[in-house]
Amino acid sequence: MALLDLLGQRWALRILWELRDSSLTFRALQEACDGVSPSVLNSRLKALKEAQFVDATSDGYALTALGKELQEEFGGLYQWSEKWAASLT
Amino acid sequence: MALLDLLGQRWALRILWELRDSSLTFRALQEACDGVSPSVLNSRLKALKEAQFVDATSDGYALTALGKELQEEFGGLYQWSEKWAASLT
DNA sequence: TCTTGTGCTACTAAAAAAGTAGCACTATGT
DNA sequence: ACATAGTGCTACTTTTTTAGTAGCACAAGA
Repeated sequence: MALLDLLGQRWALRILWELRDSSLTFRALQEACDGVSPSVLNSRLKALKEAQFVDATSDGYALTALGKELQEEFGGLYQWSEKWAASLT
Repeated sequence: MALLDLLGQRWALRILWELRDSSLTFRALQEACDGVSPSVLNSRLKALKEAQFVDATSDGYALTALGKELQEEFGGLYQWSEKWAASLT
């Protein structure tokens, strides 16, 4: 599962999540990810670009069509996670 | 997203994936995960148990009902990833 | 009782991430 | 023209995480 190897890396899922409904600049993305270090962020962005999930546009980083598709696959998961979080308390 | 923090850790997604259709012993799970070190495996299993995604049964580690639900949420993703992997070549 | 398999813990070495500074470039304003 | 602010990074050191390996304690079977 190459996809899991990619998404299993720290911050990978989070980055996609933060880009879910708007593009963000490198620095904005960094802040959104609790101040992740630029070296790690850059490394992840590189991998996510190679995977064609994100792309650098004129107004920052954004999900590609493929990235949006992936996001939709995760859509149910995000909803589900709220139920899950509630059930743990 | 507490769920992403959990699943974003290395091996977490992989462990759930390896347990997708049968329970595995600690050592079998270790082998299935390319020989991940026992300390990390133990650490992940602990977290996944606390999250109630896996449980230690008489014949090894297995997904709980909640774990299976999560797996179903991922079901589409696994299929999708094959298409994705093919499109990258 | 000896082996085999089990779930681990403990330890050191290697890799990854955090944290911080700062460079090169592009606006934008004065 | 010149300073200012914002951008996407790179480079470096410290800290945390993971890898890698050894081995213990327990249980079941021969």
